Amino acid sequence: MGRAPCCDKANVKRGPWSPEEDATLKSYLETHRGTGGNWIALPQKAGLKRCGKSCRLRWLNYLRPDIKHGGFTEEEDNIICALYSQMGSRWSLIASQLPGRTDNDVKNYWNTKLKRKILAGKINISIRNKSIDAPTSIANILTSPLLYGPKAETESTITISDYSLTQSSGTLPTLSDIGYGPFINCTRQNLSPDQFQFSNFPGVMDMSEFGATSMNSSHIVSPSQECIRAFQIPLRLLWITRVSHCLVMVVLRVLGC
DNA sequence: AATCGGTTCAACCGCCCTCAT
DNA sequence: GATGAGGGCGGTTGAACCGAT
Repeated sequence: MGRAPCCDKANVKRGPWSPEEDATLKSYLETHRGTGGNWIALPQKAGLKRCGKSCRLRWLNYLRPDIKHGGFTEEEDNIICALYSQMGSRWSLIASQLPGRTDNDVKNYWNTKLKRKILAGKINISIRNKSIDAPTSIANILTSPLLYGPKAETESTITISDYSLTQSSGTLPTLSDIGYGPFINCTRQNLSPDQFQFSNFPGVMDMSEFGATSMNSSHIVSPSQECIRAFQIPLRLLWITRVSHCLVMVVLRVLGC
């Protein structure tokens, strides 16, 4: 036996919200600076014949002032694909990495458009210049407590630079710089070039095989820029492998495998 | 103009989790 | 520890919309 319903369904209005109801709810929440900690009691206080949960949903998904509707960018597509490949349908978590997007929006977008785009081969998770247009998203990913462990120490020092896959000089973008897929908890810390540090590489490789100096079980520090360059080819290969893996995972999930 | 099938997306349902008692 | 209320979330539904015929 399930739990009792949160409201008397016979006496609450259902279906689409009218502009008047929207205005009432918005006005109440703005006047009282929130729900007062209780959505269930809100409809009665606000004079709405709606279920408290319905009010909550309407506010969170539609009336909130910082909501964006539609117009998903390619960048957002990529982030959604990558996160979906990694964590599946954790829509609220995925939405939390996309400022102004709601879980419902992301879910609908995925189910109606993105899935098809992927199957049609129109989506390609790629790196390009300024691949991270939303540094805060990456910071959020890195510090997301549920999936990525404790708050990353590097949160305030994440630096975003211009990278491209064909970049021939300078340091290799780490997988976290790309910000996609299984690599997003591989952090590049804001250290000087000769202290380039990788941390928490997700289990697939022993960096020491590339000549790195092991600092401890979870950190590897290359002592020089030369060492960093030594990482470039294997890391690029790894990156390409991982991106391919990521895409395959997305497709498999889409196909329900 | 009418019908039909596909798409979109707001809203609902029901379960799980957390927290207060 | 048990219980119940409220919040949060993912899955699903169905009305509205749109383009094709």
